[in-house]
Amino acid sequence: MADPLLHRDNPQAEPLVGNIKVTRQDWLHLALRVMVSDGIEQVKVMTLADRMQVSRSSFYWYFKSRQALLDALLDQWETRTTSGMLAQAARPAATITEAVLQLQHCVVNRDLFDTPLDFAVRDWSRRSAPVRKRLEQADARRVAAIKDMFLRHGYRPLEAQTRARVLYYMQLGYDMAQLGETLDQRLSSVSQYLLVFTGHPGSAEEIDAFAAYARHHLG
Amino acid sequence: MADPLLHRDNPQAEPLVGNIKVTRQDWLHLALRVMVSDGIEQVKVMTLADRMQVSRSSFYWYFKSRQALLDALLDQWETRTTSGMLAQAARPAATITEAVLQLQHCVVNRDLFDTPLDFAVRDWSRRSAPVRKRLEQADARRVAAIKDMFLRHGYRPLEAQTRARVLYYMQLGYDMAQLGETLDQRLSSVSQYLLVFTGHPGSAEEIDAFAAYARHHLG
DNA sequence: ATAGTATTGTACATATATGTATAGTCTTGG
DNA sequence: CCAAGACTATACATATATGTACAATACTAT
Repeated sequence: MADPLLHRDNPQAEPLVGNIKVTRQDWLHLALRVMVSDGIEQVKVMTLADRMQVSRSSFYWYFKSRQALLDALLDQWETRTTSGMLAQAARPAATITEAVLQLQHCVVNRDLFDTPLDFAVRDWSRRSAPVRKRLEQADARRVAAIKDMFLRHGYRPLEAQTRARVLYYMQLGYDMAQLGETLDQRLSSVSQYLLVFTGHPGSAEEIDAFAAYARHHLG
Repeated sequence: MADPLLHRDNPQAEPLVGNIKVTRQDWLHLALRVMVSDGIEQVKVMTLADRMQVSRSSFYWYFKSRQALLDALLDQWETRTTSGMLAQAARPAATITEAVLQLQHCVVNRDLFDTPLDFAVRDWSRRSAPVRKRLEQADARRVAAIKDMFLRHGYRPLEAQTRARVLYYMQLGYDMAQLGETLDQRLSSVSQYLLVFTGHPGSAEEIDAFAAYARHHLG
């Protein structure tokens, strides 16, 4: 990663013209990080400005208010989580096991699905009714997309719905446990999981392809 | 439940003598509720006092500071979660399946293990290093107690450790998913779970006994 | 009655945070 | 040079919260 926090510190980014120190994206990016690590309550204009070493008043150049920043945070969350998952669920696949493994790319590739961010918003939702509503809609959309995936592979509506819920919610729980399993431990039980999730163990080729993908993104 | 919030509102509680309006337990109890529903950041002396309709300054009769209240909250958490789980894990049982089902009493009986409270502290721990440390110790103690349970039933150390982790962390994830399953749905898969957790499906008598216990506490 | 316990109300000091307003500064493109 | 954009510093108003200090109660047990 070696992800430079601020645009101005990133040598690869185009140089900032004028008297620009930070961008709107920098505010968003830092707010996102603070929300993930410390919770939404700690996303404060004052402390963000301090950490970027810019004045607090410059915040209001980019955002109308703190609430506008929080709203923008939720939009970022949608694109960094739901969008990627819906795309993976919609990808064509020869078998249901291949389809499930493509969906599991979300678990190992943060560009497709930002799990820590999703958990931070899940936290936030416990304290904010509007956020809770939006999260419930996101959960529903995700499960619906996975259900469609099962439907395309010939599962009946009721079974598709059940399998979609099991697949989605079990993954949620697994991530929260933060079980300190190594990648190899996790990969060794892929076939077992496929059997539970789809009723089929998956082919050696499919599993190998997934293992390669996972190693590339996590190893 | 019909749980009166304040001691003074509870007709069954012994009447408060002197000029007592609320007790130390009332402060703790409300703080606990606020923490579970709104997060630890919302546990504020001011708002607690407002909600109990007592003066803010009277808080300092019972607690040295807000921090002292938070510390007391953590002690409450230990007794309402870890204590009950350790007790259940230590209970003698004829078979490992009976032992696991006794442990599962924690899931259906809030007097043994307060799951929402445990999740609230898990939230809090993400933002506080001392709390995180204490939670990690609690997780370790709980897993160790479950491991001992497996050891007592003849499992080898490594397998006992693994099974303890799976049992503990899978339950964690399941609770978080807040899957809207009915009690009957959950009870119908008890034997499946036992097989996964112990390698044995459990006897009909054991499962019936658990079902009766669960229905008594949740039904 | 009076000592002890619990409580209120008020004042004060301090800290943190949001948001508005405004005058001024720095940098670059035209 | 100058306009525009991004930013700073400061002041101010307001809100929320913690904590201290203290005088004034209100019960009730002895």
